[in-house]
Amino acid sequence: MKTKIYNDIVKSLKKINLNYNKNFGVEVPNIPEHGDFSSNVALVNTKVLKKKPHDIAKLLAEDLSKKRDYKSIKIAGPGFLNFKLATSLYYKELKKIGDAGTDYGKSDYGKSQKVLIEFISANPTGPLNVVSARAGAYGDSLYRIMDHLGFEPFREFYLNDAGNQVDILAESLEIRYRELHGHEVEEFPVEAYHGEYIKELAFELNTLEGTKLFHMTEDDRLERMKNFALDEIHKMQISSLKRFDVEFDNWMSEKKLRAEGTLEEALSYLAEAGCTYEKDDAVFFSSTKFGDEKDRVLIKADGNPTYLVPDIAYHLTKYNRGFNIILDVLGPDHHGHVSKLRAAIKALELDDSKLEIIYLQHINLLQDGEIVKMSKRTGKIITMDDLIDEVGKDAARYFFLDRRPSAHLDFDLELAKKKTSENPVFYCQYAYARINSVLKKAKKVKLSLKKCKDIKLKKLSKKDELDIIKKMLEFPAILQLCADNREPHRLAGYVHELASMFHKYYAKYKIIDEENPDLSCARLYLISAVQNVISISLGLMGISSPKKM
RNA sequence: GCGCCAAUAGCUCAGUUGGAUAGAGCAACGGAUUUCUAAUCCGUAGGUCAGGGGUUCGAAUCCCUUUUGGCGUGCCA
Repeated sequence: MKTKIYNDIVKSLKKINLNYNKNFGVEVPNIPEHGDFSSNVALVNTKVLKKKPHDIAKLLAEDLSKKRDYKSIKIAGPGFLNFKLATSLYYKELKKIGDAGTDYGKSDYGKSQKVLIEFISANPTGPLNVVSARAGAYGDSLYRIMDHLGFEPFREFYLNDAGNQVDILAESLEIRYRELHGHEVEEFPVEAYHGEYIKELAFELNTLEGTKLFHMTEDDRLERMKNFALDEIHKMQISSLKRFDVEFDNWMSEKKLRAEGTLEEALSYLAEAGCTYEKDDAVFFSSTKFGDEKDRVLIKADGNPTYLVPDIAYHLTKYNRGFNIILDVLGPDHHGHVSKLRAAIKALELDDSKLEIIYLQHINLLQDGEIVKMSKRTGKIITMDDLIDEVGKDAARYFFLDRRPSAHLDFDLELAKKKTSENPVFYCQYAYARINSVLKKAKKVKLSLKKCKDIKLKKLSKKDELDIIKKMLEFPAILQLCADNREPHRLAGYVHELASMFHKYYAKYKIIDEENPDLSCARLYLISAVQNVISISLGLMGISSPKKM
């Protein structure tokens, strides 16, 4: 609807031969007296046109008023244009929503934009934690929204299955394995993985292999343990993600990147660009040339690459695969790393404006109002599975999506479990279920939508009804905001508002009235559309729409 | 020290990219159920948008600065 009005204004500007700055907006005003929609077009263009805002507004209002879609166009304040839509337009648009069904909001808005969304990318050294859960909810919903808007999004998980951390994983397993066989371990190393799951893995490996592993060379044994642990943990992670309704189009393996020589390739490009040098037996990247604080090591004195090299190589593949937008969803502890990566992108003469980094802030889990303390070192963490067990997928996803990504998140475990109005996810789902129940009831009194012929939407004359239609018409614009800003939390707010409008409407009006079938049919049509929009919204957040609660 | 992120109602947070009188939810109190689901609705309150300065028709929003908090600043990943 905003787009329609925007386009109408542009047409009008052209018609009356005015130059214009297209950077004006169409909005829903906070104050209802200001109309259904308002635009600041006259204010924004004062300078360009060297005219008073009020005069510009007047010219536009006169021309636009000729259209039948607007009931009135008023000039207000310093020069705002306030539009009141003709009610006939509401009905026309409501009909479109009904016709579109589950496709409502779909468009080619993001046409031919290939978007890579890399998210979670947790080390394959343990179960996924709540930070990964937040990243999962975020990345997956962004994917769904972009998909709905005609982008070509692609979900990817970067699997760090090579390097130092993975060696430590193998060593941790080795220690637990030895313990099973009665070997004394003086002290479990601080840097090793302490979680109980390592013990469980050792136990499984033991049932599989017994003492056979002791007859291998140490290198072979560690290799076997590494692969075993990686496989098992990978499976664990996939199964947690599945419970959370998060899927990936690709798992990009670091091991594979190494095996395919991508690292060498990246290094040689950097060398060709004259951005590397040797010092103290190590190879450095002169990243200071590209705005970094200091030069970074690429190859350590021991001959091994630092983590930076595979990461550069990985991003090189992102560019080579032709993505227009490259999104990295990272934890807040990674921002020190990005300056180096960006420097490398520039050194390789790639367009670094394509690369966007999104930082998700930390999460505090609250139990009885207290922060639940977690420590990776001691293995005392709450996993994604724990969270799903505790509050359920729907509540978890809603809570993660309800806040903007850059904000710290206090996750109240008790609140998420509550099945009362305090809990917003139930509030939204309940609206859906309630509508379902009304529709069912309608069938019983032979008023089902299917039997309504020639639905007279004109019967929807109450302000509350027009407001609900208007709200639904905002939906496509909300999705665009979510996608453009990479902020799916706007959708959570939207669906809550729509649910609230429905609950209020339900309490105030009788939807089924056997004495008045025309009105009933129109209202059924309306709430059915509301149900549809709620369901699409929840679906885009990865939240279910239960028919009954 | 330097860099990044934040600071809005008692609490948790929005705030449509610079718009008109800054909004929700929760918590508190009172009320509504012969009903299409009360997991709901109706009513009552709260603000120096952390402080200061600047930019302009107009600032919670942009710039500078101070304060407070979180994180980063490895030949770890």
